[in-house]
Amino acid sequence: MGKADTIRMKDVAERAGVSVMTVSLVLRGGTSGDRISDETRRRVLDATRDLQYRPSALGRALRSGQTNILGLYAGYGYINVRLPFFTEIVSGLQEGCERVQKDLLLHGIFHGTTVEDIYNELADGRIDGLIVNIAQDNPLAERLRVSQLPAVAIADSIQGVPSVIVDEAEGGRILAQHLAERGHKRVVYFNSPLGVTSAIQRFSAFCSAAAILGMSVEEVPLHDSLRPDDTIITDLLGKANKPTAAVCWIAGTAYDLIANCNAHEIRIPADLTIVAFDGHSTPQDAIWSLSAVRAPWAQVARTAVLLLDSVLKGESVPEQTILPLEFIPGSTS
Amino acid sequence: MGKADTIRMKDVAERAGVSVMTVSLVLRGGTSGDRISDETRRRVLDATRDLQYRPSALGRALRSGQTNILGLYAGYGYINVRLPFFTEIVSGLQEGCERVQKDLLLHGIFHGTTVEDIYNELADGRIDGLIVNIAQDNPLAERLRVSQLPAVAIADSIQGVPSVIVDEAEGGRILAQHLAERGHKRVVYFNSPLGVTSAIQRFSAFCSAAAILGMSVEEVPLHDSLRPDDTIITDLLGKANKPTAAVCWIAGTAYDLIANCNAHEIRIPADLTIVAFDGHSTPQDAIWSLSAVRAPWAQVARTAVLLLDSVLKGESVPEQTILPLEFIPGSTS
DNA sequence: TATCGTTAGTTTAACGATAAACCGTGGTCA
DNA sequence: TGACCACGGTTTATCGTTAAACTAACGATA
Repeated sequence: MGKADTIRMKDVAERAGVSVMTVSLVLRGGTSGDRISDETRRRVLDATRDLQYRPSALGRALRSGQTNILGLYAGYGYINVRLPFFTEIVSGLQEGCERVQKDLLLHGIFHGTTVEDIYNELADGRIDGLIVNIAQDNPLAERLRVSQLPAVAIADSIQGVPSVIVDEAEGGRILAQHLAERGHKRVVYFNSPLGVTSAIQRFSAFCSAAAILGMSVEEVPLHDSLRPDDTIITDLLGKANKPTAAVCWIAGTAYDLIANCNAHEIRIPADLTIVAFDGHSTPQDAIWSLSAVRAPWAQVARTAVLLLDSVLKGESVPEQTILPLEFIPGSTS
Repeated sequence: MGKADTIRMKDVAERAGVSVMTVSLVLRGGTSGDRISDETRRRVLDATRDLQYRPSALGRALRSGQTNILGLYAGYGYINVRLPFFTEIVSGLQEGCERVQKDLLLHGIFHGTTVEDIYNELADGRIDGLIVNIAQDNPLAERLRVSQLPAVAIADSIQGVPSVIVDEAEGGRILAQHLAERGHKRVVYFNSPLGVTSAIQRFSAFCSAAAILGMSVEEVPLHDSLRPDDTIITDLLGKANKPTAAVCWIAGTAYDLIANCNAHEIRIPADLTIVAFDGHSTPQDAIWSLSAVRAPWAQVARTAVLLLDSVLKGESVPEQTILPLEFIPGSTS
């Protein structure tokens, strides 16, 4: 026995009466153990069990250059705005990690983290690769491109980095189709105030489809809060050519809009139909639910992990993986 | 310059014309850098910047025995049942980690992970300490007790391990008081089918308070699904001495109950008042919200991280930290 | 018999950093 | 003038593991 505290490979080696390297070869198993006799192997395994030895991930990682840990970096503020999104992502990442036998390191979901920080995190060897969810114009995007570091983007694609995204354009078409089928002619579209890639794609796809289907679209940009003004909806419905349906670029906006409608005794969907992008299931769905396009975020995340694993193995992967989304009809349309 | 690939401390040392140890002393800063002259320090820092050197977390961890990573282990199935709970926990952990300058390693949220797995995770030196959310009777609890490994339990306390929990008993009193103030005399209590510690505490505290306040309580145990039967509510309200309020041991149950009521044209809160334990805020709150006791899960998690940090520093911490919870009135009472 | 290839391991040298001990100077104090 | 100390670093010895090169013993092959 060595020190009282930690059991090292050395201790196992001594007990089994072999060299440390032999223990390493046996324990790593597979082809690495080919050159060890059954007798020796047994002695090593016995000693390992007797001493309750567990290999140090640190020593292993330092020597082999692989930590078997993947990192997640989510851009600023997301967690506040899109809680269900985040949960699904984490849940999918976990699932993927379980499959590829890696762990997940969370980092920088809150504001305190700068691009330098997260970049150091990756550069300091703690993680093998990174899953990122950031906007195209995030400085980190450029870093990831030029440094050729193993990374996969989710939800918002990054040029030059493998990205797993959803078919936002299809979402736009689906919603337009849904509204057209129900006879809507004039719709109002509450759009993101920022140039978020996904928001742009959603809007343009919806507009194209609406044009073909003969619907007119009025765009209303939101504030930073993503909340529609308190008076906007009454103003809109007071007009001569009032819209009969509202499209929200994100579910949270729809909830606020519905609250506004309730306050002004506007019935949904009788007076106003409401549909949205990026809906999600919640425990409250039993009572009441939003008609929305739903993206399979968990699947996106799971796919991203598998892709990142391939990248780490040196396999080549497609730059874009686009997953389909589905429309979940609710009680607002 | 050393190898083309990674920049090591050695490279910085060579460029600055000092020994590796000097670089180490300078970069660690604080008191460790006291014995270095300003001139040398400057040279080292310049070299560090010029080479864009970033210390290897691995080398550092191996030598110092500290990884600065905390692990989270959440017992089986929780993620399915209590999604908002999980999100708040992760969010609080992140906040805490940011404060103590550590990272968070997620592990074993899904079913694939055994007690051995998670124990190895801690034992293999990858993480410094563990935040756990498991039931008292989980085999891991015993492991943590006897091994004296740095760990802090959250939400469900573990004997012999520092635990951060909420004042469930107070929650029971708050709800009873709330109902009594509104004149309710007979209430039905939908309880957990399992012997979950928190569920037991909630029920017993509620009953004691109800007794003092002169309310009668009828307990209805749920199935594994935590859903009340479809007919149970009409049966209850059809009785002579019908209850005027329902208490749910967890928010999810309340949502199902409300859906049932809607289906049977039972108005809330006119025909039946509904309150619950362990509510949470959601984007939908703008429209409609549950009257419930809400536990500050994010704060619980944050506190747990700070506590774990203290444990790691060798400071002694209280075995139980109990945080207060608050009642959030909603539209169901 | 000299050479060669296997088998079943061992030895050496890292991976990148830090703890602990050590070592010239030059000044201070008795 | 010799002992002692502070200053400003350096040397040495690891932390626990693995890649790569090496070796002793032995049978086979030419």
